[in-house]
Parts: sequence; C-alpha cells; structure tokens
Amino acid sequence: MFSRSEEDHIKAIHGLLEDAGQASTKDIADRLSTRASSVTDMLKKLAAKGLVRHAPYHGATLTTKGRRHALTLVRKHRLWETFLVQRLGFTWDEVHEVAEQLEHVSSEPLIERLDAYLGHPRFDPHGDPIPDRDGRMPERVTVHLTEAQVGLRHQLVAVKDGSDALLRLLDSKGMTIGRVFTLSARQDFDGSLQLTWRGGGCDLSAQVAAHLLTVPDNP
Amino acid sequence: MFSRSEEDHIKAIHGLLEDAGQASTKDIADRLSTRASSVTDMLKKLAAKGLVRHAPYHGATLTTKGRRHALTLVRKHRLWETFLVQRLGFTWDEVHEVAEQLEHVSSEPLIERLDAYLGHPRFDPHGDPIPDRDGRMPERVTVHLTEAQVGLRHQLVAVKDGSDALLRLLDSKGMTIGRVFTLSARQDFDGSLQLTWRGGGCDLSAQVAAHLLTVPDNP
DNA sequence: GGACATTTTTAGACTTGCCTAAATATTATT
DNA sequence: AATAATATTTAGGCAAGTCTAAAAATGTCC
Repeated sequence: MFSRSEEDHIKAIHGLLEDAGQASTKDIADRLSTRASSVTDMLKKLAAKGLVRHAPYHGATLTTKGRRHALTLVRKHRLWETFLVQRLGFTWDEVHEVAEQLEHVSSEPLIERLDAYLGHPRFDPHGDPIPDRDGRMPERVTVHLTEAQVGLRHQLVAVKDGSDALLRLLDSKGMTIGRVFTLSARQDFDGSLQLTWRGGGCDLSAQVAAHLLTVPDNP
Repeated sequence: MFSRSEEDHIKAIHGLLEDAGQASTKDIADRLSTRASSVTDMLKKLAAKGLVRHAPYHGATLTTKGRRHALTLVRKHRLWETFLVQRLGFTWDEVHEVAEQLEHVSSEPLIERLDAYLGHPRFDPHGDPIPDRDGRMPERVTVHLTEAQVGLRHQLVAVKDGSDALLRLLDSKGMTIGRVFTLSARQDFDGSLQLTWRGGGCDLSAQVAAHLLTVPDNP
C-alpha cells in the first residue's frame, strides 16, 4: 500500500506534530537523516495521495487519512516493542531499531493476533500508550516526578524523550517502567529525589526526574 | 547489508538448487515473477558481490558466502513460520506470505532470541528442517507416504511442494503435521490410501500421498 | 524597512531495480 | 547439419528515491 519511505515520512510528521505542534521541511529532514529537498519531493507525493496537506514554505500537516495511517504505524511499533521486551526478553533500550523494521511488515491479521497474544496491552514498555485498532489512545493522568508528592506511593509509567544513556541509567538503578516506589524526600537545594521500594531504592537528580512520568499508586 | 531484492534472488537460487540441482535465469525469473533480463542484471550484481557464480547462458550457483546467507534466510523464514503457527495461532496455510516479509527483518539478536523463545525447534510447522545458527540442517529419515508400509503406524512430518489448495485439503481432513496414524489399506487399483487414528481417519488419493513425507512411529 | 541568514523549493543528476525490444547463444527437431 | 524454437544477454528507457547546487521565499536584526 505505502512504501517504506512514505511511511517513514508520515511517522516523522506525526511525531513532530505531537512534539512541537508543527512539522517543517527541515525538521522532517533532520528526523529522517535526509535532505530538505528530498522531503519536499515526498511531501508533494504524499499530498497527491491525500495523506498530507503541504503548504509550500510552511510545513506539513496530516489529513484524516494520514493521521489514521500514522496511528496504525504507532500501534504496530509499540505492540512489537512490547513483544520484544515482554516475550523475547530484550531490554527496553534495545528494541527501538528492531521495532522500526517490524512496524513496516504489512499484515492486518498479524497485528491483531499479536495484540491478542500480548493480552491487548494499553501501554508499551516505555509507558507510551498503544492506539487501538481504530486509532483511539488510552488515557492516563500522569504527574511529572518533579511535581509528585513526597511521602506517597507512585508508579513510574513513562520516560519522556529518553536518550539511550538515560534509559541505561534508569535500568542500572532498577527504575523500570511499572516500578512502584515511595517518594521519601526531595532536597530543596538541588531538587534531587530519594526513592525507596520494597528491597531497594535509589537517588535521582532533578535532571533525570524531569523525564519521568508517574501515576499515584495509593494502596 | 543486502537489499530485499538481492535476498529474494539468493533465496530463489537456493530453492532451485535444492529442488532441481540447477538454477537457470528463466527459472529464477518465474519463481520471482520477474523477467529474465532483470535476473541477468541481478546475477551480475550478486556475482560482483561474491554471493553467486554466474556462468553466462548456463545459470547460477551459490558461493559459500551466498549459500551461508541463503541458509540464514531459510532459518529466519522457518522460525517466523513456527512462531506464527505455534504462538499466534495462524493455520499453516496462512503463514507463508507474512513470513516472507518477516524474514527480511535484519537483527541477529532478534532471531537468536526468537529461536530460544520457541525452544530451539528443529522443524517448522510444514515439517521442514530449520538450519541452526551455523547453517547446519537437522537430519531425519523420511518415507514417502506412497511407499509407507501398510498395517504400521506412521507420523506425518512434512508436505513437499504443497499448494494452498493441498494444504487446505489436508487441514480439512485433519492431516496436520505431527499427526500419528495407522496406514490401514492401500488400493491396488489407484494407489489410494486409508488412514485411521484415535477418534478419526481419512482417505487420500495417490496424488495427495505423493506430497506427504512420514517417519515410522512404532510404539 | 533593508540587508543578511536561514529555510524551502526547483532543477538536474545519480542509483537501484525493473521493463521492452532486439541481438545473440543454446537446445531441439527434422 | 541446418533450421526452428527457446533461453539469455545487451541496449536503452522508466519510476522511485535520493543527492547537490542554485534560485526563491521567509524570517531576523539592526
């Protein structure tokens, strides 16, 4: 239906619209490690196919059709990541590149069966929501760890904009997605945090905490 | 490392060498639904890369390097087929097309973890052997059902050159890979066979039986 | 508001992988 | 062995996707 390159562009535009509210030619090019002129070509092509609205010199947005396809790509990517971590035992910092390939495999039955096999997960191993078959996102009220209340129990549900280095740091401290912990203390001096959980705990700097999203986990 | 098209050609050549002992330009073209002239182009390219030996006007063979790569493709294809049937619940006549896509996903850790997850299977759901990481095939002594001994128990272990129609016929009669049965009778007139097993049985024409490979299953 | 910097598009070229048509080699037939 | 049929290669072309360089539009800064 769509080529690998078309799908990559659609996903990049979707990501930029989510992150920044707009998708310029240059930003798309940077995200895909390609050149602005190549992106212009592709935008014309995708506009002709009715997936993208291209306002020359003013970036691109997705049509309803484009957004729908972007969401199926996100769905496939996150379901494969869940499979790789939950079933094959990859660590969550290793899976992105492989999922990037798997998401382009085109088979509706495959993805629906995979979804069922994984128990219809609502969030992937990074804590990001998995769109359902119709593109609907599950909702969840999250709190930045920097603003979470001291003395209460919380659960780590997502890492925003996590570099590999950050993911490894978290892994090494035992801060995996799903971790339930008590926020024992916050230092006024530098905003660093002390976390404890049954059998362990760790300290986190404010820089790290700024990337972590939590939900209250009150017993 | 190699493009989708290069890998398709390598696999086609390997398949033809297995089935017919030689791979002519035309046979490769037919197998890939492409044209002989396109195949000639690709043979030159693969020869330059050291994967194929191309004797102009006399077909192609694989170099050691080419054969090694062909076997990793076969390994990937059959492991994915096993996953699709055993874990996702596909029927064995549905999986080929999807496995065809999955086998081109390139990640050594992925395939080794998948292999372990499936319990290092030695044969796929069609009963075909799965090469190990080093390209070694597991061995098995098989007997064509047409030559199997009447009155004894046998197990169906493979279907050779099975069309979708044949696979569906077998499925509808309950003749799945792994089926253990007693060969009750062979008609001299047309070679048709009568099979029975606990709770069932079926009749098969000689044409069908010619595609079935069995191993003795003596209690 | 004009000059400069940046972004974007256009123009033209290249590679990969495919095609058709024509030329050439091999194989089969009489 | 000559001719016919088939297979293979060569030659030339086309579409997709990418690139560089140049032109055009937009944004920024004094």
